[in-house]
Amino acid sequence: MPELPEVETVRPGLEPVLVGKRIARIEARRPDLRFPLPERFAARIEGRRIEHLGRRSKYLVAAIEGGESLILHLGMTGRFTISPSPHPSRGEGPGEGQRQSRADEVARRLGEFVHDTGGDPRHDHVVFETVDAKGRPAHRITYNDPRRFGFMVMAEAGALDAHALIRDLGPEPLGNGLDATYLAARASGRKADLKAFLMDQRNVAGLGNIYVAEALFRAGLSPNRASGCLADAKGRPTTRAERLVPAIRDVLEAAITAGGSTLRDYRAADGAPGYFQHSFSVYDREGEPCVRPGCGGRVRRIVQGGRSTFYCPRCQR
DNA sequence: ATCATGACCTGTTAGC
DNA sequence: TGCTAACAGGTCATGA
Repeated sequence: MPELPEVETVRPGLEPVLVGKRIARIEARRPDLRFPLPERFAARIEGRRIEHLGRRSKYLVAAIEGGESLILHLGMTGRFTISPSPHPSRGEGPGEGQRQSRADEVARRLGEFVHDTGGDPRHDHVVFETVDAKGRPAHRITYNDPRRFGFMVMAEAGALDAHALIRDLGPEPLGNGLDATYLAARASGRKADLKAFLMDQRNVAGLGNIYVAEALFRAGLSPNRASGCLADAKGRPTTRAERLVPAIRDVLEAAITAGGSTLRDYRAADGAPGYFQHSFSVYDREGEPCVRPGCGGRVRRIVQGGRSTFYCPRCQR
């Protein structure tokens, strides 16, 4: 489900209730998601602080006190729900709790949402319980994932970048590593189509079915075209590559600003839906008119690699 | 090396 | 109304 913008929306939602907090307890309600949960999962994290929460491609990466990292992927249907800890903190007299932490504010607001943002409780697979700096119960962070395509794995201290899931990822599209020269070098001579090329996380990290379609539309490139078209005979970038880079960046930035896309059940960690689905130019718009003024074409749906692709045959060539 | 395909799961919806 | 088939934001393993 979630592509880069959705993960990038979830991350700051979790940050205030995780970073600097201690995980008091982990309840794993089943032994596996897509993959088995880590060996001694709870024992490796319980009692430790979360020092940082970052994102790499579509992965959330939590740095655990002691050096290990917890790598989380939401798969297609994974989501986190935050709720105030069910155990009321004791001794909260006047003077205490006056100054609410940002985390408490978030959780308080969330209380209103919890009922309609949590998924089917049968699919609440992992629950993290945090405590505040004084050791009082703070929040309960629940991972819900009906299809179980998501996963949680751990990287040993100092071994995050060498982890098999991270090692081969391409550059972050919003960072400095993505430019036309890189894309051309990567695509030169390849005949896989542009759709497949951009879906491959080793080429560019973080794109998925929605944003590949939207980026190709913005770049005016057909998803069917061979990816080698991004390079000339000497492997130098073509104007197509020059157009594609800002198209990718712009669509991702716009989507992040809109809080991601909510199709079926995606929600930010605070329960808020995204709005970018209202800004789709081609995705899920089969048969509808092309949004480019004067184009007059209609969006077509084709199947590539078993997945739907949406594009305008008039302006994407 | 590169590419195409099937597999993993469950839920929702379109169509008969 | 009820059944079935197709489809869904991702990635990995396998085979050619």
